[in-house]
Amino acid sequence: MFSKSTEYALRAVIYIAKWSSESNKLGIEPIAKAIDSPKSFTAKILQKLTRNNRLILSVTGPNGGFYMTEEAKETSMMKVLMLLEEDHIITKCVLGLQECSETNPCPMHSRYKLIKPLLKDMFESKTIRHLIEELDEENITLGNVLSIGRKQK
Amino acid sequence: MFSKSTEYALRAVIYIAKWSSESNKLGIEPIAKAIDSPKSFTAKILQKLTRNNRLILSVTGPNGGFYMTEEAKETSMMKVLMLLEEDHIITKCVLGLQECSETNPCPMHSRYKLIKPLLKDMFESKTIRHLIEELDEENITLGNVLSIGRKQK
DNA sequence: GACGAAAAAGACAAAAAAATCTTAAAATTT
DNA sequence: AAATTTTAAGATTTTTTTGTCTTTTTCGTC
Ligand code: FES
Ligand code: FES
Repeated sequence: MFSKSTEYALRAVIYIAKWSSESNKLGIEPIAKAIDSPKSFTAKILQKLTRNNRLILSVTGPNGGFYMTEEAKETSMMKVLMLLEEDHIITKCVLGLQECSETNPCPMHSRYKLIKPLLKDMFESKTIRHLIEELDEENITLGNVLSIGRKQK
Repeated sequence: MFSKSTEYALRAVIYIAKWSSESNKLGIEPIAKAIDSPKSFTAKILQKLTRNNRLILSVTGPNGGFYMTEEAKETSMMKVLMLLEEDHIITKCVLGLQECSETNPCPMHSRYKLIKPLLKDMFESKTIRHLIEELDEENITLGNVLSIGRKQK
């Protein structure tokens, strides 16, 4: 559904939202370990997200790291996807036509148009806050169980 | 949603289903032109699909080309996706965890699990036959309107 | 059997995505 | 101000995906 970068970004954002605050910043090392992603690559991705300071904030130096404000934690997943410029599930055509629309639909369109709004709604209605609440539930996770104890890159 | 290869494959399959028969085979040239895809690349993709002779058939030589039997046109889109080994929308996790399941769900799972069956149903219930019938409707297309008259690669 | 038309096969190239490594900058502590 | 810790930036590499080109094989026709 999404590219690796986006998957890492989403997991990282949720993790940061869950465990950080203005007074408790998280380093890239623990983040990457927790969400089971390549460290430097994840750093790159987070850097991009800190650029406009809309979602994730960061400070350098000792006790520095990444964090989010309580306000930012209310952001919808749809907004996060837009920041990542990965909202194609909502915009693109199943068969890869240049645009998915009523004007020039593909043969799958009549069926897909019924599902697309549901997908969109899923990402619009879920905020980061909702997801970190899910993380309190039993079993729910951001890393791969299988990878526990695996060597970190 | 899908890779370029898969998009080309799906469009090509639908096109072949629509315009070919045992007595009327289609060359790669007209196929690629109609679905607006790179010719040689599409040839590669179709070759893979003819390997097991399950969906598309081909013959070399004069009056040769690609075609489908009437029987094959009853194949569901889900089966086509499986032949292409691209059924990840149905199997993979939104956040990229190694598996999407109740055992070890991600925080999006509780919501996504409601939509996944709908997506699956969409591909399972639509057969190629259904899609070629759609193509009879006004406006419905497999190529890009914008690309009409564009130079072919 | 030679010729031509088609797909099949395979080598190669380009572009994009994913990942790593190195150096710089920033901030804190001493 | 030096040392340390952390992210930022950038260069580079690797892998995957996409695309092209050339040669081979197959088959029908003359
Ligand atoms: S046009 Fe193809 S899904 Fe809408
Ligand atoms: S586990 Fe992530 S969507 Fe099911």
